[in-house]
Amino acid sequence: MDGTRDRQDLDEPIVVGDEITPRLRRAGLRPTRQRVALGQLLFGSGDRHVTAEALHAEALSAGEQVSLATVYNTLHQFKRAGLLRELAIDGARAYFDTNTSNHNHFFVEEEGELMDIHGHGIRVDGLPEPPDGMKISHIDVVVRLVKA
Amino acid sequence: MDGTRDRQDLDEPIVVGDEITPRLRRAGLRPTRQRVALGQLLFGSGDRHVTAEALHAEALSAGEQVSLATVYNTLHQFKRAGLLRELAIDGARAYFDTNTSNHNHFFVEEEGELMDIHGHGIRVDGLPEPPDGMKISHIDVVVRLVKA
DNA sequence: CTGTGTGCAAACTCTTTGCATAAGT
DNA sequence: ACTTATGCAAAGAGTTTGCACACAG
Repeated sequence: MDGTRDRQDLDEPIVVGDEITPRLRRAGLRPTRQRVALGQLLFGSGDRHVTAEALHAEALSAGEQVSLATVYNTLHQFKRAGLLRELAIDGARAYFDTNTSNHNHFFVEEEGELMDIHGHGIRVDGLPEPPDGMKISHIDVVVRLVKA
Repeated sequence: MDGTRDRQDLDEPIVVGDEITPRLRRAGLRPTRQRVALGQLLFGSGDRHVTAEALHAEALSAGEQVSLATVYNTLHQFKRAGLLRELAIDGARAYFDTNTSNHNHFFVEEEGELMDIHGHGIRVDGLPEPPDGMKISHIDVVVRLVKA
């Protein structure tokens, strides 16, 4: 058993604290108190979307002392390590998604609320060729919602 | 009839001024010198994508004296009037698109360069129902490109 | 004239950075 | 011990705002 299996598609039961530490190590990140705490908040309960500010507030109210700068640093480190994906949804702030697999989003403009669209139903057809010397990195689909 | 030959490729200074003015009036905006100038840059030559900074620089180097604050104000007024659409592509800055119809975009991450995908080929299928009390406002598809 | 638009600079928000201190291995 | 991470506060980008002056109608 290697533990380095596909992270996405196992319906792994909610992670316990001690699962974060090896995960960080595998990613080449020292499991500091702050990183473990943020990791638990992020990966301890299913897919999540966070802003730096929101995660910071959450950490504080969970009794973890972390600075906002460290939250930003950590989010970027996690992103670099492939544990998070950053979403450009709303010019105003950066969203990070713990679901790094290909999927799309609902976004409620008024509330700034972001939801995954699960369900594999979405298909984008009829894409033209990318311009010369370019290739498609990925395709973001954001379904913007308003109150009915 | 030979009028089919030229459109906006003449090198004469197009006198769009007079086309912009009524357009602004119809939108309930006073045709001030600055608004007409920016309107000409934006609508005088086909579909465009601009950032506030870029448009400001362009106006200056076209000899039009406009402040950056006015460029921002004007872009938002134009947007409110339905003449522009704002795109959330890249957290860092706001892009405005003179093409307000439904269409999608290529975005080259490294350069921050944005291109329309014309061609009506793109189709998005398999969308799930929006959550309760919500309806779809619109769908943004951004095809992100990297150097091959 | 009258009211709206403009320009400037200062304010604001989100994010990043430099540097001394603290913590991991 | 040696190295890397953290925290703070200050700096940075992009964008917005308040207020006096300028201009369109």
